[in-house]
Amino acid sequence: MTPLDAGFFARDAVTVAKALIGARLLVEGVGGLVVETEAYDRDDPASHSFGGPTRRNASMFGPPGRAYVYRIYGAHWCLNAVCEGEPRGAVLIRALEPTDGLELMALRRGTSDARLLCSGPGRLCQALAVTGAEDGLEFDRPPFALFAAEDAPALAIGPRIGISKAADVPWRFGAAGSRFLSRPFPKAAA
DNA sequence: GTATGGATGGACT
DNA sequence: GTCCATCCATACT
Repeated sequence: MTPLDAGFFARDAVTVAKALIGARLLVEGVGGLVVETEAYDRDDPASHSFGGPTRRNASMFGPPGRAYVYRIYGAHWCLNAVCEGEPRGAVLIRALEPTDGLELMALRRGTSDARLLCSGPGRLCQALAVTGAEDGLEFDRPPFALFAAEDAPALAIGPRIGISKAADVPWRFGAAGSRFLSRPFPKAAA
């Protein structure tokens, strides 16, 4: 497996979001294959960096290749990878196909249904025990481990989920036909 | 199978 | 006071 370093993220968010599909992401040895991402690019009204630096989004104004973790709806964490751009872009990791540490994930999630372990940004953070403590950490150093896709899956493309601004931009990417997506894509694989 | 609504709490205006 | 890059349980068709 080929580790991904900061150079991998020194590109625009859309490019990185596509390239991450099929990559293996582990946190403390627990994780799986990335099957769903969303890009939040520079000058994107839906991006947290759009309004300038604040306490929450400080990691989005640092170097690419680091995690940006924030809390949403008071109860869930969301994991992003900071990319290039001015202001910075980011890629939201939305779903994994669990491959490593299934038992620990099941324990943390309270279910043994593999399809419910990491199929959603909040779910995968719970399964991998990602919290605000991981905000700002580099993806190529522990507790993170990230490896390039060995076989690049066919990409499914669609609009992003759960946002109100720029909701029409097709910047959601997924592994076509995966059973571990947070939601199906509008159309078949491309 | 889909639809809907509540929980939840920090960040921001 | 308002806004969320969500999840889950419940109530339907």
